[in-house]
Amino acid sequence: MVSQRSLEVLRVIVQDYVASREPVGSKSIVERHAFGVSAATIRNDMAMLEDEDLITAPHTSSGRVPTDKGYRVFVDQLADLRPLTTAQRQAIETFLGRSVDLDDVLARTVRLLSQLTNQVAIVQYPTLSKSRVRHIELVPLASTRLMSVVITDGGRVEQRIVELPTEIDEVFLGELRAKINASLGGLALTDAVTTLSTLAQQFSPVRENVVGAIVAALSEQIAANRADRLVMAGTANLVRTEEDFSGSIFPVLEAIEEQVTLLRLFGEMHVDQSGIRASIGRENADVALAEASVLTSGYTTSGGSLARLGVLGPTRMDYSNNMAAVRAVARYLTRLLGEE
Amino acid sequence: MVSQRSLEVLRVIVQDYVASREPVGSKSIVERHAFGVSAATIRNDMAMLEDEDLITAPHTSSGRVPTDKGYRVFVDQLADLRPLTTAQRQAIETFLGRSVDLDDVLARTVRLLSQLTNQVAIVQYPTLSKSRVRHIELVPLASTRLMSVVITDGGRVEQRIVELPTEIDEVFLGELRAKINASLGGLALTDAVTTLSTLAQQFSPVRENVVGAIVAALSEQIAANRADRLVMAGTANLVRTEEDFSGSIFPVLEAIEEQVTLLRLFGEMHVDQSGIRASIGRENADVALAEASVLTSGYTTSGGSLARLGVLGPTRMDYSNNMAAVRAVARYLTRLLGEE
DNA sequence: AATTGGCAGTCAAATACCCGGAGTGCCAGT
DNA sequence: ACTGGCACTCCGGGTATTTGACTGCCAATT
Repeated sequence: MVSQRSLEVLRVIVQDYVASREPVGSKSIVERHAFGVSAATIRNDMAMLEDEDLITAPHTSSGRVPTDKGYRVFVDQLADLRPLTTAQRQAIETFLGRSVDLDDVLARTVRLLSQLTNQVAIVQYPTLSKSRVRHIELVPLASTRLMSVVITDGGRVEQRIVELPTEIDEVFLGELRAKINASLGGLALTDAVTTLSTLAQQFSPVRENVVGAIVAALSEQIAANRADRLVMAGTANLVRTEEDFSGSIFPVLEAIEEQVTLLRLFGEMHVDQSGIRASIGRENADVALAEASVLTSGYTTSGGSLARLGVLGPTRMDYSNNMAAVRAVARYLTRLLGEE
Repeated sequence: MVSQRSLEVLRVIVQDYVASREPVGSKSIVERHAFGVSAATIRNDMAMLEDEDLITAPHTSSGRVPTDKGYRVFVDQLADLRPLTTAQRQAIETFLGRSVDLDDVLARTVRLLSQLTNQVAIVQYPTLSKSRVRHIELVPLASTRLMSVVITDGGRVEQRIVELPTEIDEVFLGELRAKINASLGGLALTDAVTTLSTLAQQFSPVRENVVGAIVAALSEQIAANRADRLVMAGTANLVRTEEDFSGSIFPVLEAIEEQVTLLRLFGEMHVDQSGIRASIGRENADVALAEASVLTSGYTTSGGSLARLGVLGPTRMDYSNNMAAVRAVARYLTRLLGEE
């Protein structure tokens, strides 16, 4: 049973605590906000909020601090995604506007996001699964070694070095390249792999070994989507907010560098209607992130592939601002990578 | 005027201080090391070392700590690059052995180096300047947009999206591609740029615009060496060694993320005969790194291109071990990327 | 039933203080 | 050149004390 005013109290507790890092007491609330009631009344409300486990007192007789659950209610019901300032919008434009290849775009994006939020920013590479083969190139490096390059929609380039069992001559390589491109060009990546597997048999047994090696490499290369790659920036911000973590931030940083943790987190987060998701404190599967929150949103590329981006910081963060920033950057990125 | 024994004393001061993080006193020296003289004698030596500004006392009557200059003497004259343990060697083998493309190799390398040293590790992408053009590919994306891919020795792939002023047809594109490859293949990158500039004029005026755009993009692409790209890992280690920095490590991390600082540092460091260089404390141009040391070595690729790699940590670091690790990894990387 | 003022109780953080120990510098003696 | 001895210094840790900011509760009020 939480009254309407109690929720209002929760809101100001979250806001004030985020702003000051100090437990907020009943007196300071009535001073700073026009509630029109006395401190004792606020205290009663606070007692209710504490019963609901939305706030807690670090020690007897001190102000209150939001719990994970309190932040959750704030994010779900109370936070207004305050729109970015025009200065911030402009920063996005000028920062991302002039970039060329995908690596560049993502590198800039992650820096931008970390600057907008003052948190650690993370951007996941788009999956390839839904895009199509644009071109395949085979470049001889030595008599028994070549480099295969797969170029796909959306400007992704995947390269690999292939060791061959026997020597190969330029002429045959040219044939092979032509044939592969003819049969794979425009195919979706998943289809391309199946088509490839039938291709090896169309050549004379003498060639079979060498073609087999190349085909195997290409299949692997096409199948291996780089969705498991992350770029991040702004780890210095984590140090800045060190006091918001009870222990050392070492395990936190470690978990971040161990990208596996984040990838799983991203995988588990489904985008909801507002397009943005939060995982708060203990909600995170990894204990190292028990005092951290992760805000993510999805973005899409022209190839139709979906990936995520977001920020990570202490649970005591400015959710309103950060959620707005994540959403804005995700939208801008979708527009940038989607236009074709 | 520093006696031989004084230097020995300096050595053990560095070693003990690095091991314990506590200022080391004359008494503990004679206890832990068999100098065959009394504590008072050691004190005399320490007074000399202090005169030479090789050690300093944090406050009156406390043990001594090496100065930057002291570390410098240690690194230059006293450190024995203790060879890696077989376990460490094996780690290098298994970690780097099975990697495919350049991105992968460098990503693994930097992780490995950070694990071997427990410091922040940094690897610079090889410059392209000395390598040669292997192949150039032009792939149409839309009627007025194409992707150009430059493949060079050593397996580097550089991609870019080119906007064309007018439409271009496949046939002509094929011609152009053939012509470009014929004239550039095998050329050193620097020569390739000059050759390219003459190429545009060989086409009919009608084509000039579109060819000009492509040539301009390619030139830019060839000239832009990616030496300005760094990968790094192990920033969590910096947090672990936080106590070794008097202030916050925030500016340190910031300087690291601001890759410009490191790139300049790398650029200024010339490899000496032993193949490894150290920049200690205040020797670093950037004040943010005044309490940090950077150890670097160069590595080369088959294309003959040179780049650097190294570690960064507090001045109070295990130089012997870290220098050995940097050297070993650099050598292994040279072998891995150099074999052809 | 909701609100208020008042009051006693509680705890953290800040301050002051003291003391032990490690280490130095110096000097006179070997 | 080295050593033992001695006076001196200062840091760090421990304890005690004070201060201040809260809360929780209750009786009174609207």
